[in-house]
Amino acid sequence: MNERDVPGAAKAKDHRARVTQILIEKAFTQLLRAKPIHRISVKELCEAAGINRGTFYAHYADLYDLLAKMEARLMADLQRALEPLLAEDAQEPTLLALTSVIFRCLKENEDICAITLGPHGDREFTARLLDMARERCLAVYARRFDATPRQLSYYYAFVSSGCIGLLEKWAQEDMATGAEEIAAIASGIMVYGIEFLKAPDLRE
Amino acid sequence: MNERDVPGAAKAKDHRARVTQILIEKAFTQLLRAKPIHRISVKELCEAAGINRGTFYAHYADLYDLLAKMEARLMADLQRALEPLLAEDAQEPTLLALTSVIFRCLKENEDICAITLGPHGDREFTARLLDMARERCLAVYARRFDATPRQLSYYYAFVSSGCIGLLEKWAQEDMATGAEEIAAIASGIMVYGIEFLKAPDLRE
DNA sequence: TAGAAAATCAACAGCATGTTCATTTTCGAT
DNA sequence: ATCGAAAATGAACATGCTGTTGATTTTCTA
Repeated sequence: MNERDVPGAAKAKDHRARVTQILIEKAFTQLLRAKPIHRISVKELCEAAGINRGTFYAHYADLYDLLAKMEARLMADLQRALEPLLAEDAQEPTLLALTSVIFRCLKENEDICAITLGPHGDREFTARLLDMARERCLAVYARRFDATPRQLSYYYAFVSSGCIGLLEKWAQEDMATGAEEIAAIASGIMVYGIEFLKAPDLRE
Repeated sequence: MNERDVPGAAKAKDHRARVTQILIEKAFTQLLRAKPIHRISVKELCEAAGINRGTFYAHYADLYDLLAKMEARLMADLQRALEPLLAEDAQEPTLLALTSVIFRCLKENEDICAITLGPHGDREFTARLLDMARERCLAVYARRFDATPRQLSYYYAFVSSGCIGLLEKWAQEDMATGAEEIAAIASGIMVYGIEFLKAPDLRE
């Protein structure tokens, strides 16, 4: 029988395949630090990774496919981390609990985040990221505040994108500070607005 | 003598050049609505615009150069609009005044915003957009609140990106609502945080 | 150790790129 | 209205990357 047959964890790949995948991804992330994806060629990537170009095409359709697959892994990770909090029957999570889970998960995927959230990342992905939690969060807000749907959606648009911005800054600083601290800042601003700047407990 | 010699307004171009520029930009924005820039070829764009490929290269180095030039125009517009508010000797603007000016300017450049803020837009540009007002805004905050620089920078990161998110949503809705209303929402959230959802004056 | 899977290498046609040059069209100024 | 300048066109070109194929070699798994 198979030693591992977890449905979500996909196929147990060949050792060689795993190595080349790592080589490719590492070279890719390094290149992406230096220039935007559209300035990178498959040829170039393969030379940097030290693998054959044919091998690349055996795994990915093109660079964007590669990027998409890396992003998909991150999404799945986040989904898994968020699942217990957002389950229908679960207790309503606090904003801080939510952001803590998210930021902790993203810290574990720092290398990918550094790309997708960096200046060369794609907006489409962050949009998908936000979409994941939208409905649930809106439902929670709607239950707690009797605001109009329009107000709610605007608030969510602002606040979720704000978290992304904070994330970006965090990633720029190589995620040096703890995930919990950043999460506290995020929820602090979300809740208190500009009063956050007066909150003495967050001063350093 | 030259009829027009405004230093900022650049060169008074030939009538033909202006026409082709418009044709190119129009075709470009239309294509960008359908697919990301990396799926668009120069050949394709020129056919859509009904111009010769050689003509395109006479004006731009590549598609990204074209995009950059369009973005630069928007930036200059915004800079001009913001100048009086952010001048050293000017009275300190309210958050609402600031956002109003910004959102109004962006509404006037709706077509470009729809691209750069859409899912296929580039993060680099929005980052530059935020950078423009950063120092000044931070200085204003620092004067009003005695928060640490670190707190300030986090707050700014969150809030400016939040505005972008709001902007995005607004652009998705074809900027149907007035710029002032959106600006009020933005500053409302920035100031009041989640209390914004209870503010009765903004209910519809 | 044998068979299967993966990586390599070489070669290929196809295509977009970016450039050049001669030619034609259009503009602006006289 | 005309002339010279500027811009657009069309064609042709070398170039480089692309994506695919088939034969071969290496490496893993059972």
